Amino acid sequence: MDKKVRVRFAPSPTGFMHVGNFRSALYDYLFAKKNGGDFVLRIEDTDQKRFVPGALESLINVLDWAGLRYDEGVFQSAGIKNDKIPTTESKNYPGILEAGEFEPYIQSEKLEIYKKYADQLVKSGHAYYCFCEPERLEKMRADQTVEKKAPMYDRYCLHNVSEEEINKNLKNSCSYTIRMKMPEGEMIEADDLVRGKVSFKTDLIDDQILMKSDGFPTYHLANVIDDHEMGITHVIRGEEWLPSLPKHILLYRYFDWELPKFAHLPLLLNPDKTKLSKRQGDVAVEDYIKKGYLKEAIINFVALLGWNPGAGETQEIFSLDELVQRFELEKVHKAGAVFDLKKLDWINAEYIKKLSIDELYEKALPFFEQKEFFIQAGAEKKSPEFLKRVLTVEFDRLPKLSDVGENNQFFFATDLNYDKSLLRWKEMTDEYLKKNLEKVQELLGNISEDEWSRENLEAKLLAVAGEKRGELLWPLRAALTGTQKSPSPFEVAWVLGKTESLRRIEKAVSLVV
RNA sequence: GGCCUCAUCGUCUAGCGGCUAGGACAUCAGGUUCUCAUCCUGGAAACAGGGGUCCGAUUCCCCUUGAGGCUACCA
Repeated sequence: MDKKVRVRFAPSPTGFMHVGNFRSALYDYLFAKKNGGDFVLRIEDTDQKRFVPGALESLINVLDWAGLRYDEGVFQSAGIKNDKIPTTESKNYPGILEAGEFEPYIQSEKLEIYKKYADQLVKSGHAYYCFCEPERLEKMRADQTVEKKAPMYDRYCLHNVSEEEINKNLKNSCSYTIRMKMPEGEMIEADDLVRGKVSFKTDLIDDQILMKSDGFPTYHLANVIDDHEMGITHVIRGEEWLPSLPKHILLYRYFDWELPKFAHLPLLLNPDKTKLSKRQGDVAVEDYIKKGYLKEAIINFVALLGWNPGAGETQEIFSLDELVQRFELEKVHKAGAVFDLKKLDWINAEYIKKLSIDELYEKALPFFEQKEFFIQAGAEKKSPEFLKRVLTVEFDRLPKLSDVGENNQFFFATDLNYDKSLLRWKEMTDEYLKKNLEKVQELLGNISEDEWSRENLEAKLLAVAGEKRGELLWPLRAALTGTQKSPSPFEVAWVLGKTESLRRIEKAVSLVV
């Protein structure tokens, strides 16, 4: 029997959830669930300097929002977790809970453990104390750069500091770090699940610092220890970690631990193909939530960036459950993928079209409430009934929720401002135009409130319009909207209601004279 | 600079020795239509270059080129 699959998402709380990170989390989740395994959320907060208040909460919120449920790890409230494992309060973060067999899941809460393992490596000769000051290291690197050599620690402390000196320094509480000792002349080979064979020469790898002078471990040490202790079977992470893979492999060997499987995901790219970054657009998942992208769309889109089911598959829209069923690490691409908003817009529009009007209303309301035209509108224009009619008409015209009403502000205006010439259809005379306006005025006036439906309006108007639809419909639509482009006059009249529609037509008639 | 990785239409990709190199988004043209959107039809659009291997390379190997990542007491 194979061991139960366990994967982890291990972000550091240094900012908001980055879409690249989010995709890693998604792939972690898909892989875990596809294989009936566990998904763990661990927090790698070993860099105190880069800690950002609120980042931890943001990370948890985004995972929760997206519905990427994890089985163990760090939670914000008891309600979020999905089993009966007892939760404990985080030592370092008020309000944060931890639950799972392998607590703590926050690295800053298990510093002694990392220290213990680091000491073990020193004892076994695979690591050593380094008392070099930052200034010295900086100068050393500068010199090496000038000489066009790869900047690497020169092992001063390994060769020139005696046992006694080490003990003396430690007794005097001198500041120190613990460095990993790279073996010489060795080739480290690994079998990456997405890249296949990769290899590295140890001679070209620096003696990585494992324990920092502030008593915190570096990523490399903490990551390996935790992955081992938590029984992680598959390490799925971004390609930026590939160069440090040999260090990790060596650590597993030094500790004599079983190696997990590794999968390094391709990077998400800016349009100019550099690593996706701020500056060239939004990178935080929360930015996209704010813009009105649905979680289903973001998940769908991001999943397809670097993976697809292959085999002549033409399906583009996948639910989270479908993704779980179809996902395979072997089908993950090797090359980076450009984060292209155009396709996101399309996918989002597809998901919006699938919503019921009530669902759309619920999701769209917060976006309406931010719009100036909405804030200025009268109370009757803010009623759920009215807004739902607006949304019914906008369904097919909405790439994202933040676009609501944007192109149809005339719905909310109390008075339309437009040039009289807008009312004219092609070369029609003022006289004829007025006649036509009066014709629809009369026609609509005769439709009772009860019969004021889209279907009815369309049927009645088209019956009268006959061959020359434009002569009747264009002036009507222009009178109702005051714009060049809009939904059909039937839809607009329906949304506006009888009273308002007739009022707008009346105004148009008076304009023509 | 060194190391590692990558390379099919503008973008996301299918392809795993023999295909008119397929799909999607975007784009263009037409249709539907009072305008817009939707929808339908059609078009343009790619194997980075050079060597091999092979009867035969987009596919396998090598080189070149290009791109990216890493190169911290950051993750």
